[in-house]
Amino acid sequence: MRPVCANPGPGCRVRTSVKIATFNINGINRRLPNLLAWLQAAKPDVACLQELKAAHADFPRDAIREAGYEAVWQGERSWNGVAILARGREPVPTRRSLPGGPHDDQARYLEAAVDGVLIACLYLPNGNPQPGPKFDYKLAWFERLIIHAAELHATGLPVVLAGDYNVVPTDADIYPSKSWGRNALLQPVVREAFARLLAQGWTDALRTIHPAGPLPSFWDYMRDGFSRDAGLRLDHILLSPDLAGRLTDAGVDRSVRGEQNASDHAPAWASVSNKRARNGRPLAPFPDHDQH
DNA sequence: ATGACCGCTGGAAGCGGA
Repeated sequence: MRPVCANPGPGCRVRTSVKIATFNINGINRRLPNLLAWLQAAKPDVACLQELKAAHADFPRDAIREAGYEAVWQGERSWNGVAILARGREPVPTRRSLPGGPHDDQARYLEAAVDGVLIACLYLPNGNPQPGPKFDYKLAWFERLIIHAAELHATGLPVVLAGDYNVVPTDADIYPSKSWGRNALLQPVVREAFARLLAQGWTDALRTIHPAGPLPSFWDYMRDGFSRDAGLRLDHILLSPDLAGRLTDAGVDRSVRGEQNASDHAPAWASVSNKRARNGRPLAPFPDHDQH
């Protein structure tokens, strides 16, 4: 078993590269074999999970620990639920809900520090049907996220905003289809909110590495969406400026969607270097690597 | 091309998801 540590130090090596993934697991206990197989194959350093669909006490901590990951999670019976897994590290939780919603008890936001990087794991509301109260909740949640993201950005810390945004950002992020036109995932007001978030200074890691093409991370169970490759890009990894300069690679593990008993989402991931940026310039180490 | 699928709860059928 690897050593577990909150901060790199003696017995806990500084990593030269960090791979951060987000995966809407659609029922963590139903999907546990798929999750463990993906962790073993993909070996993300950090994995943000959404849609645990499990009460807090039903999180499979032992199996995940056996796979080499420590975790923090926010469970909820039946619906929602988010988790942050870190390979050989103890994530240090900093927030268990999104500010600004004192009566919002849906488990959709979790924040933790891992190796000096602040990881925000989010599950933005679906919002269907629209218009309606669920769509209003989605928009209000988005505004709370935008406010909080601005505060995170202003800290100057390395920050990752990863999760299922339930937003198809542009028409390039969906297969040619007219059937989604009224869906909450594509509404102009939702896309405008996503654009406003990006405009704070966040970098869309997947789109930066793959500037063209649909880059889907979700294929509907209905009408056999995966075999038709009728997919939507819903899962996004946004990087603060410091991390964006270190971005080396990103992608979607789409083969995971083709497994037996698969989630309707595939994992999306981004790698950031601790050595050099994409332009080859040397970089300072992550902030807390000099501590201890 | 959205009704069709899937998971959860509870122990049937309804809700929520996207």
